[in-house]
Amino acid sequence: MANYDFKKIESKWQNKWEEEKLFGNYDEDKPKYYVLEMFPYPSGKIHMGHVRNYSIGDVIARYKKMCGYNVLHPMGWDAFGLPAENAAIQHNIHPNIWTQHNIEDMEKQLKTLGLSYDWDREISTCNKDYYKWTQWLFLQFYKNGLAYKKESGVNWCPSCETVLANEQVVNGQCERCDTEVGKKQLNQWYFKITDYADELLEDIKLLEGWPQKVKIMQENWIGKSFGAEIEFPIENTSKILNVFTTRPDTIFGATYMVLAPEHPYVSELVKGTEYEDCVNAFIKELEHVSDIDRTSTEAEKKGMFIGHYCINPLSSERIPIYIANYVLADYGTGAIMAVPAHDERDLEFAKKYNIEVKTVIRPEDDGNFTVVDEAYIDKGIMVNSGEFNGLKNEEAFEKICELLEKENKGKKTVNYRLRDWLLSRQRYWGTPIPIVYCDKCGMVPVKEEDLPVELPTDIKFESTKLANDETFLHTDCPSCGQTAKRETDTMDTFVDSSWYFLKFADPKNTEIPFDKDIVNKWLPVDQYIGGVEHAILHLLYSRFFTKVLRDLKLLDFDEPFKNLLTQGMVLKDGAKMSKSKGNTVSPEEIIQKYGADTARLFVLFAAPPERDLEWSDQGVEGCFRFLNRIYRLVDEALVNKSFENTTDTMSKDDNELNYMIHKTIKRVTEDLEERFNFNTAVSAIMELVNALYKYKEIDKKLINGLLFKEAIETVIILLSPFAPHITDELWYKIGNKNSVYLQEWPKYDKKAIVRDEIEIVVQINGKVRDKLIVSSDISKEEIEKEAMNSDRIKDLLKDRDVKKVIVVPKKLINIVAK
RNA sequence: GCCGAUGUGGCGGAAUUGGCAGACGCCCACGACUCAAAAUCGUGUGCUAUAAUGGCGUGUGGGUUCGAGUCCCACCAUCGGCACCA
Repeated sequence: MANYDFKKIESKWQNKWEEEKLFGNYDEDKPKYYVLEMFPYPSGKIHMGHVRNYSIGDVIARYKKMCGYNVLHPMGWDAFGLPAENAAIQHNIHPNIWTQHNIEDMEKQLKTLGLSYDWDREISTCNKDYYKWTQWLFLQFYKNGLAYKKESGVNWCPSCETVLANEQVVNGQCERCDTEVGKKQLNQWYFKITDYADELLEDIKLLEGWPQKVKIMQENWIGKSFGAEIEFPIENTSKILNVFTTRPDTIFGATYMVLAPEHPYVSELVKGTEYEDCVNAFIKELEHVSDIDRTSTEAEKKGMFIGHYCINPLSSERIPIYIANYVLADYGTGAIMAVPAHDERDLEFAKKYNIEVKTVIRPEDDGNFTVVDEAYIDKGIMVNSGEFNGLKNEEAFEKICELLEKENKGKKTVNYRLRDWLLSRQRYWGTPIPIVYCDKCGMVPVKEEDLPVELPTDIKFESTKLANDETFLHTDCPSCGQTAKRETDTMDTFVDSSWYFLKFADPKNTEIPFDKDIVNKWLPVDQYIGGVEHAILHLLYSRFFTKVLRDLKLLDFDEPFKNLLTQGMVLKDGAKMSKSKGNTVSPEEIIQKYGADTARLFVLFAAPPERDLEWSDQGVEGCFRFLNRIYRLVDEALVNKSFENTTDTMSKDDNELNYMIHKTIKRVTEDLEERFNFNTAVSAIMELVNALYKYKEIDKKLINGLLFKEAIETVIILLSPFAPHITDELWYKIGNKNSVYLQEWPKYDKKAIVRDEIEIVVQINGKVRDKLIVSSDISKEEIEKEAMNSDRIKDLLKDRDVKKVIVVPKKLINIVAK
């Protein structure tokens, strides 16, 4: 008897697959299927999250291949980013060398998992062959007005010494290092993602294969709201204050106006007035308050009158202008009309500063209603609103907008919560932004034929910033040829990862970023798999890029990812595995101890893919035992020559086994095809193995060799996407010459899963009292007769009246009795 | 505060259309094998009472139904997202 020597088996098959180039073969006659797992940052070590992510992807890729698809399953590296720079500073090693080492290490580790990648397509975002095209894409955005530079208050991480996108600020802290994020006025590069806000929102409808949860998160993030922009002239000036409101119907209740402290009018209006000093002091004070405190609902509302008045365009009332901390500069127009009676925040502020509260909407059933303690934000009837009195507020909404539009004092409009994507970073290890600043010509894009703008290699480790690199900094103007300076900011790494799934379709192309026809053929990605932490950032940016590239005629589809699977976290002791908590389990160790097949099987078996997975050493042992059990089963069958047994008849046990074979094929196929329930697919295979153990023990001489072999082949094929090494080993052992990966996925025999005899449950008042074994084609009447004839049922019904009998064919009979 | 998800044995989880709750795995107990142990194979394993038939049981309370983990109403708990967005 041989032992399950997983070390030998796994390295043997990994080598053989590579020698035979088993993966990355394409058959254009077959329908395409593109499986993609979110590519990793090359930290140097894979963790259990990776194992889970890539095991899921590999099962799908292998399964689809066996089902006859032309499968694209690539892998690459999201290789730019801060950790490389931190390593450079700490260990005096060049970020590029550090990164390349990590890639090599991680690639080795990934390969020990036996994943079916086409490594010929491997890409790395920090290679100049790749970032050249990231730069080229940036230039296309720039030329089409979708990349621009502006000065504004931005999120600044003092620890990373760089700006951050809104999406990268989590609870007021830097997503990367958890440092409190501050504010800074800076001139920065943006992508105009807001131009696509509406389409990004609308097309969420198209994403049928995405989890509802992710779609809702994106919807909320884009945050569309309907309202109006209304113009309030400022008294004694030529200025007009433009405000956005979702409640134009409450315009007669506006008792003060609020500007964001950063609003450009503020300094102009107070200049030289008695208010100037205290307004400036207030603005200074706010600069010291972090964004998180500033925008928290619990923060106390603060503000002040700035000495000017607006004129209400409909009522002509004078309305005092305030500035306040609770109005944001970069949403809407940065200014609001405040209606304390019908907005909680305005009411809180008005009470504090003794501003009038004017009720303009009342509930339908209360004619004498006045707002006192609580803002009234519900529907109702208009009051104190001139010609609009008595209307329902929804009607007034429309009529007021019409009037404003007619008189050129405002218009209906929509607003989005989504802001433009701040993409520049003050770091070295990223894609350089291909722009040059010339004293004469201004801002000039680098010529496409001069790309890539290469990262200098001779950097100083103590401060990895391009601005400090004199040779990089100085260049010639692409327009006039005179000396000029380069843009020294690099791009957010999310730019790199917003198009990598396209490059995988045409990775070797050096003439253009990718061939349009090839990309159109492979994309959209049929199944994308990754962590839910990317629900907003990466997935929204990638959708945005796809839409822009479509409009630039570089590709012909609207959405990059047809189906999305967001896998849960890997936990240990109830918490996410992390170095800082010290609750990690290293995949290398597990593979060393049990092998990759066991590791893969465990992460697939222990929980459904979308849920969090609690690590269990004993659970791993259980999976290892299962693989041993299969190995012994096959080995023993070969030693005993069980497959050579011949019988002419099918015994009852043979029929039962045949039923199990086909039922298992059906269950596993449906679990993989319809629901990605890997855990129940594995348990179905376990049940078949258990049935085989029972079957072979009944009577060794009566084993039906053909059927027994068919059952074992079924186990091997069904298990092969999960545990590819041991299954290939056994597949050869039982006499096959090709990898099981090249086998066709089995189909179940409909006849085999129909049983002659079935069990019918007999209930009295919904409680199970007996079970009947009956022929499967029995009629309703016969079931009832059989049930009533059972001794047990007769006994239980002795002193009772039968009121009603319900028969569910092939399932149960329920007798209602009193 | 708003939006969403989840809640089932000692544990991970299953129950696909309203039809046997607890598949499969772990843990545990017992038996076989063994001088012994491990491994392996087998049996049992929701709670509770019992000689046995039973009673209770899917977060809580109500409802619909012959029948509810599954549908409806109210609530509780945990987790996730958003959070002065006018």
